[in-house]
Amino acid sequence: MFSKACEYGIKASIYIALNSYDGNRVSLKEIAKEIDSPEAFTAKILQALVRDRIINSVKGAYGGFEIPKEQISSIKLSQIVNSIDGDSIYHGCGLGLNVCDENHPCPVHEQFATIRNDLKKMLQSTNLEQLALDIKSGASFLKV
Amino acid sequence: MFSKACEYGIKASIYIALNSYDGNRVSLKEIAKEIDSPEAFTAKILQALVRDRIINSVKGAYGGFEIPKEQISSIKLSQIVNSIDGDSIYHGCGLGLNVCDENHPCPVHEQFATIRNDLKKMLQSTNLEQLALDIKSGASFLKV
DNA sequence: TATAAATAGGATAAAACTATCCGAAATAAT
DNA sequence: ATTATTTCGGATAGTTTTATCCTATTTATA
Repeated sequence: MFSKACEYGIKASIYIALNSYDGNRVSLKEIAKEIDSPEAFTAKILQALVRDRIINSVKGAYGGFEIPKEQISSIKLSQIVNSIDGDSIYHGCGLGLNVCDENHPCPVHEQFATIRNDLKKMLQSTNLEQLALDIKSGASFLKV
Repeated sequence: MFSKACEYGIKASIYIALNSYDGNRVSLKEIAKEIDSPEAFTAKILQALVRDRIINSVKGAYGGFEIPKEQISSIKLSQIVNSIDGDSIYHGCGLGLNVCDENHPCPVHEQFATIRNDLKKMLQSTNLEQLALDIKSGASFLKV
C-alpha cells in the first residue's frame, strides 16, 4: 500500500516518539536497528521528515532524533505519509487516469473513492501517541 | 494503490469484456490504443491473464483477445489484481513486517485490517460485467 | 583546542518496475 | 503453399525505487 520509504518513516517516527516520552533522544543507528531498516536509507527518510518539521534532529555528539513531548499526540500518520509519498494516495485515480472525477470517472471511480476516503480518514485520525503507547505496553511491535 | 501493470490489466480486461459482448475479438493494437497503454508492455500483461485463464487469446490472422460471454459476469477484479500483483495487497503488513497478525501485530495492524478488508471485499464483489456496462452507457471512461 | 560522535547531503550502485525490440509460432485468407 | 496478420516469449533498455558509500558539518566532552 505504501512505499518502503514510507513504511520505514512511520516505524521510525513511532520509535522516536516512544523514546521522546522518556526524554531520550535516539540515534539513527539505534532507530535502524530497532525498526530493522537499512541505516543509510533510513537516514534519507529522516532528513525528509526533519525538513518537513515532523521530527527534530540534533547534530553532533549525543545528537539524534526527537519529537517534543507535547507534539507527539498531534502528529498524524497522514503527515508522515504525505511527507514521504506525497498526496497521490488521496487524489490519484485507481486506474491511473490523469483526469478522473465525478464528471469523467474511471470504471472503478466510485468503488475506489470509498476505500480511499476511509484510508484518508484513518491516516488523519491516527496519531503517533496512540501507536507509541501500544508499543510501550507490548500490544504491538515494530519488528519481528 | 496498484502497479501500472495492474492498472493496464484491469482496463484491458474491461475493454475486452465490452467487445466480447458483441462477439468482437479485439487485437492488442486496438486494446492499447483504446486504453492508452504501451503496446508491448500491455502484451506481457495480457499474456499473464491468458496464462491464468482470465481471458482467451487466439493467435494468427483475425486473432486477438476475448472473454466467453457467459464468463464476463463471473470474473472479479480480485482475479485480475491477483494474477498481476499477487495477493500481497490482502495479506501483506501495512508496515512491511514479515510476521504481522493478531498475536504479533504491527502498530497499525487494526487500522489497516479494516481498510484492507474493505478493499478485498470490493475487489471480490466487483465483476467485469458491471464495469463494462458503465463504459457502454457512457457512465465511465477508459481513457481521457 | 582536539577528538569523537552524529546528522546532512551529494554521488553512486543495486534492484524492481516499466517499456521496447525482435524473431518464432500460429492461423486465416489468397 | 504462400502471405499477411497476430500472439508468444526471450532479450534488452530505460526509469524509478531502494540502498550504500563517503565526505562535510556540527557539537559535546575531555
